[in-house]
This record gives sequence, C-alpha cells and structure tokens, in this order.
Amino acid sequence: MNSRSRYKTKQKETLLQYLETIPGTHVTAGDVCEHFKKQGTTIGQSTIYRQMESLVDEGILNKYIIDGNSPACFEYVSPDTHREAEICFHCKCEKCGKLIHLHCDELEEIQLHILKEHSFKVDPVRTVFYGVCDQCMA
Amino acid sequence: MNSRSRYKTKQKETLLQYLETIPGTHVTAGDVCEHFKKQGTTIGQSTIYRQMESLVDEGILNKYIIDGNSPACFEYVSPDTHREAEICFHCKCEKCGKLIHLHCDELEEIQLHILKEHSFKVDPVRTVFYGVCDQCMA
DNA sequence: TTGCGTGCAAAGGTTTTGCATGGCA
DNA sequence: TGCCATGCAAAACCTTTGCACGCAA
Repeated sequence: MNSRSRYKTKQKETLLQYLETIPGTHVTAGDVCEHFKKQGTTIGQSTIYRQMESLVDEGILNKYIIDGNSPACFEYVSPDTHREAEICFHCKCEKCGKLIHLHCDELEEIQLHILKEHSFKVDPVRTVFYGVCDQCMA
Repeated sequence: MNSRSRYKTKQKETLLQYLETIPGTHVTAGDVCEHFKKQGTTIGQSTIYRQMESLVDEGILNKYIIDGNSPACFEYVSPDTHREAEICFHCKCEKCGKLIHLHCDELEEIQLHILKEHSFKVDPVRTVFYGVCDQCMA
C-alpha cells in the first residue's frame, strides 16, 4: 500500500527502463533481481520489492498470484495496452505449470454478464483459470 | 501431487470427521492444526498438510489462494453438493471475503468456448473469480 | 536541511522435506 | 512382512522489516 513515490531515483528509473523492454512478459521479483545481478547493475532486493509494489499501485505493473507457493508474477503494462490488459485473463495448467494469456472478446462479455446478472464485478487481474492445457490433455 | 491415499489411518479419519462438521467454512492448515491442539488430539502438522493436499486431489476439499502471503484456505465439499460444484463457479469478494456460488448456463458455455477456441480445459472447482460483490460496490 | 529511498541483514510466516519410527494390510 | 503414513525438526522459500546511511529536492 505504498503511495506514489515522490523522489525520482536512479534505481527506480533503471528498474522502469528494464521493465519497459519486456512488455507482456511475466517476471518474478527474483527474476528481476537476478537480471540486474548478471548485468552488473546492483539494486538491493528490498528496493526491487518496494518499487515494484508501488508500480503496481500506480497501475504500471500488474501483479498475479498464480499459486500460493510460487512467487508472484509481475507484468509491465504499457500505457497504450493498458486497456487491453484489463480484459486479459490467465490460464494456469495444473499439470505442466504453463501460464497462458487469454485474450478474447467473449471473455469481456462474461465479465459483463456476471456484473449484470450476478451483481459481481470480476477483477481479471486477480482471476486465474485453473485447468489443463492442450498438450497435457493428450 | 499426492495420489489418492491407500491406507486408512486414524489421523486421516479424524481429520475428515472434523472437516465434515464445517462444510462451506474456510480454514487454513494452521487453523486445523490449532483446532486439534486445543482439543488434545495431536496430529503432526506435516500430516495435516499432506493429508489436506491429497483431499484436494480427491476433490473432497477445495483450495483457495486469496493472496500470496496469507495462508491458503480450504473448504470442505460434501458429496451431495459435489456434483453441483462441478459446474459451479465461485466468486470471492476481495473486500468482505464473501464467497458466492455461481451456477449458470452461460458459464458452462464459457468453459466450452475456452476448450474449443483456446484449447484449455477449465476446472471450475479450482477456479475462483476474484472481484467485488454488489454490497461492497455501494 | 529535511526526510525519503536505499541496502544490508535478519526476521517473519507458510509450506515442504529428510529420516527414523510406527501402523496398516 | 512390506511398504505407506506419521511426526519431529530443520530446511526452503518468498517477502517484509529495522536501521543506518546517502541522496533528492
């Protein structure tokens, strides 16, 4: 629940610059830490956790909790695809663990349907469909 | 990924007996541990975690992940509501914590749609829609 | 100068695992 | 008898927090 940051720091800028290069990709906080470590750029992990959390609050990152034990996934949402991401669901295969992006108008209708008929406002960012992917079905 | 248990043990029976008394209630693994500790019945926590995980595999328990840091929630599903649960989705309000059961033909179509168009077989028992209920919207 | 952001290390809490023992079939 | 389940403790894991220092405004 960090409010929007007030200072512009080198770390925050570096982090944001990196995230902008991987739109639509899922990364964990650990992934990001490792990226900077390999690159030689050192940003403390607490800073990464804290900054990413405020980026979520600012709507620049989406945060997905796939399952309780694996780390949370973050995804950069560029300003122009922001609206699109609002109607993007995720599917998690319970066999192989694969995470699939689902992008479909029909799913938008579902949201509307549930809202109107069942008075429930679904949050796609939080919601994950669990099931089995085609490869694992065979 | 524990497969169905083969032996019938006292611990498993005790655990199941307790869970049957609280259908529709959300409990964490920790809650269950504490319950037995207070009651004098001692079941090791590893056993509780392991048994509950296999009960999930057997479809006797549902497991919900509310958010990554808080512990996972389990819910007993009685046999007679089990079949219903197969075509029943759940909505979890993120504000008040209320759990809503959705039974609707349109949702069945969605499953079919995702299966045919996106080659993903959704498991309704595992899948939870997160969002905000009507009371909390006001 | 003020106080926010950073970084390190350590804590926090949940869940998993190794291994010897005990119980079911 | 053979093998699974249990239980304890410790590990593993992700994430948060305390505190002193440095840097932005």
